[in-house]
Amino acid sequence: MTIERIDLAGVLGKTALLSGLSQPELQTLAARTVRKLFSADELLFSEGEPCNGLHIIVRGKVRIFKTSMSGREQVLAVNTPGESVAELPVFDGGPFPASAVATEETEIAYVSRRDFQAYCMDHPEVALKVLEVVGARLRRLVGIIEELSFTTVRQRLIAVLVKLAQGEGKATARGVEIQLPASHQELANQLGTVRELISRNLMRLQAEGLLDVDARQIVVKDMKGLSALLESAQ
Amino acid sequence: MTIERIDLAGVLGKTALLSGLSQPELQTLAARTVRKLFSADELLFSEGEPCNGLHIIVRGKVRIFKTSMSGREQVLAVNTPGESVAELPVFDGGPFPASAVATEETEIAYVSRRDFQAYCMDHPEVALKVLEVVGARLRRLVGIIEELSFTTVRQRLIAVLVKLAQGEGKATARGVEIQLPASHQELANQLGTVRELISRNLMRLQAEGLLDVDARQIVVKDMKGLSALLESAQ
DNA sequence: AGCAGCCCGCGACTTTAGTCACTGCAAAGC
DNA sequence: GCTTTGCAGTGACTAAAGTCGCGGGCTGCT
Repeated sequence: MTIERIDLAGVLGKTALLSGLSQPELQTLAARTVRKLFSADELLFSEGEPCNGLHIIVRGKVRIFKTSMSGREQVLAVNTPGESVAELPVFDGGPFPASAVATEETEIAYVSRRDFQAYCMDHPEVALKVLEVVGARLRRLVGIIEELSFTTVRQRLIAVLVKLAQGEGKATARGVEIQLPASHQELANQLGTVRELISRNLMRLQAEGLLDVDARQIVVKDMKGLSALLESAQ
Repeated sequence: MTIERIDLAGVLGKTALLSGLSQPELQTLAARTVRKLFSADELLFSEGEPCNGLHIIVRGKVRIFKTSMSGREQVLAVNTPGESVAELPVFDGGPFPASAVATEETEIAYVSRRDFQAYCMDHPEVALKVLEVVGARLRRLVGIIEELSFTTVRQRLIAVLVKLAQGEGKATARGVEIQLPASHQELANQLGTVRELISRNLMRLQAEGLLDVDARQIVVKDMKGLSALLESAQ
């Protein structure tokens, strides 16, 4: 991790938390901001540590996750530029509820707790923006709970495939071509399960004629059939 | 559900969100507050509905939960007087992420979205308080995710028993006497499982000599043995 | 070329979770 | 009193999840 000091006002104005602020207002915050650089796989912070400031992602990607005693990992969020990380411990004073790691080379704008709280008192609209951002985060957590509690690994996997296909899928003669964004292990961590179940379930869907699987390259042969499995709790 | 109009300033001052405000400040908010009465099992709102205001519990108890297609229920929180319900949709403008029901006769102080947002702009310290409260909520959700993802029903049940015993347990000659706060069904909903597993796991713990179970009356005979099962992922 | 490190497939197995159907019990209401 | 209704216990079963161990392929390094 390296620390740099550069002018940041322009960058900050593009983030979700601070959009809509005037240039001078951004300047005052930028003056109190430190730029930090993290290399791939470097930890930003660990669960349980006290939180001293707000991290805003300028460039790169950050994974937020919990780790179990037995070494399993549950991903809570993957954040990209413009988003902030762990807004909440900044305000409630508690420790980080989860760990964060840079999944690629990542640039962070860092503001100390004290400074950001003071800034919120002066700019109530920023506090409201924070609440908005936190709202989205909370919704995602509730979504994770819903999935863990109500659905099977199979269904969660299908949901991911369908979403991928609808998003960056390329339609071809054989079907919709997609490619998994990460290793089976990483996908398992996001779905709250283990690697083998990803592999097995993909193979099973292939055996059922819905997919063609070639490692991370997947062709969805029967999009309707696949989506149908999501409805009515099959 | 019934609506009343009474003076509320005193009551509001005792809630987590609004403590520390002066009497006149509370008055201005109280003037914009409506008191609502809900009877037991009455819904405050349902998942997906648009959110038009903030609910603050004056008296009673509210359960927040998600429902699955197959009819299962996952409890996200149980809130008591002084706490607020669904603060977040008030700010991010989205629909309620879950449903809320009064589990007993409950009295709510209700403030419209518009009024509360305006109030936050005038009193930034309230916005910060909201963030603090939301922080606690988020931590609990992360805790639920952790439990669902990493632990078995058995472990979650044991955790509940241990917590109960440490809290309102009465030490007797036979062991620590506790009593389940709700039906097996309700407990199952909180732990993200089904009634039968609660029953069976209790019986199993009894067979192992750790408990004496008589419906909701439970005697923890071996507190150490029980807590030991929580460590090291047994 | 050879080796190390990761990633994936897969078989065999155990454990946990969940479903269904039924019984018995006890309080509440008629 | 009887009956309805809700809660708890249980057996038998199915399905899903997770574990262990191994083999095989690809990449990159030396």
